[in-house]
Amino acid sequence: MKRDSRLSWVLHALLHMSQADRSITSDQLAGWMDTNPVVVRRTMGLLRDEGLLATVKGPGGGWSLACDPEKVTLRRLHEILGDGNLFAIGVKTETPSCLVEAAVNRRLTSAMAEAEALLLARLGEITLADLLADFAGEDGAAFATHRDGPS
Amino acid sequence: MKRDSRLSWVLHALLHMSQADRSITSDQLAGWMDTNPVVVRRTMGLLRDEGLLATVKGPGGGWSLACDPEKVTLRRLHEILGDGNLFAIGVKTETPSCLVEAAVNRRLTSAMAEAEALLLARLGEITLADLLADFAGEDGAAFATHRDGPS
DNA sequence: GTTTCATGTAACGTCAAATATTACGTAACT
DNA sequence: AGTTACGTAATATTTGACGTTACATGAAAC
Repeated sequence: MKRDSRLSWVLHALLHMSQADRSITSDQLAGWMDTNPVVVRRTMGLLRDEGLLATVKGPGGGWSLACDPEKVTLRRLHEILGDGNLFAIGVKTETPSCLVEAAVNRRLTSAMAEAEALLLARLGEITLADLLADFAGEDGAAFATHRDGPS
Repeated sequence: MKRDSRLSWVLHALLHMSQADRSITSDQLAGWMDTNPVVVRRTMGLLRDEGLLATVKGPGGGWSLACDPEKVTLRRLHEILGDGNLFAIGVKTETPSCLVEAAVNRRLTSAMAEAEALLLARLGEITLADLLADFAGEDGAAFATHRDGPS
């Protein structure tokens, strides 16, 4: 399975945006995130629809943060992105007629549910502000890694 | 992405096999698991290579359990199957040059590692025998769900 | 010993989900 | 008007899981 990496690069984008003093275009972000501008608009549009980002059309327009980094958890972002399956493994039949298979499914889904709950809880404990703090003090180096990065 | 369901149906197969008094062919298993005989051989071959199953060629041959259900955990099976990625989400870049992205990756992979550890721990607590016990008493009903099941 | 049953395995085909791309529409600034 | 930028539908590409075909090998039955 191809892993869904949207949460990963959206976070990356949000952090850079939170430090920029002006809005950033989809093209710029696509360059930094090594993806396509349309993908950026499509994905970040989900966050805009939730009021976390603001977009402005036309020259000088682009994307900017419209939320308090202290108040946005990774869990919230994960849920907005709507990643369906958190796991790459799963049961073969959702509602099996065989009782043996049903017993297997109960055990597997129960274990996976526990792990999922833990992961969501951890993601719920981490805010954008926490991530910003993670590299506080090395901002210069951080931005030097993207050509044409925010001044 | 398509979720890897091998652990799920291999368990299903092992449970049925553990109750059969004779070996079972790949064709039979493929019928019950709703898959292809070659897939059965490919997948269960991994377990045979680890000594958990025995195969016999020729008429009357097939697959049979060669291990103690008390001693085989779901974790062991998961590891033998070698499912690479447990999660359907992941970081975009494994070794990023951007420090911001690296900070994101650290947080994400750390949270995922915790969840993975929990899931593996849970799978390590469950044996084939536990699964067999789950439906003890309803054996007849269990087997009735597969036509031509073990007598 | 050859026919039949069954596994072993390489090679290739199919399918679904994530991502990428193309194309065109709309709004805003100059 | 022309340029910049987002909005979005439609389509293509990619990747990994799974399925299928084909053929080889070994064991039993006759």
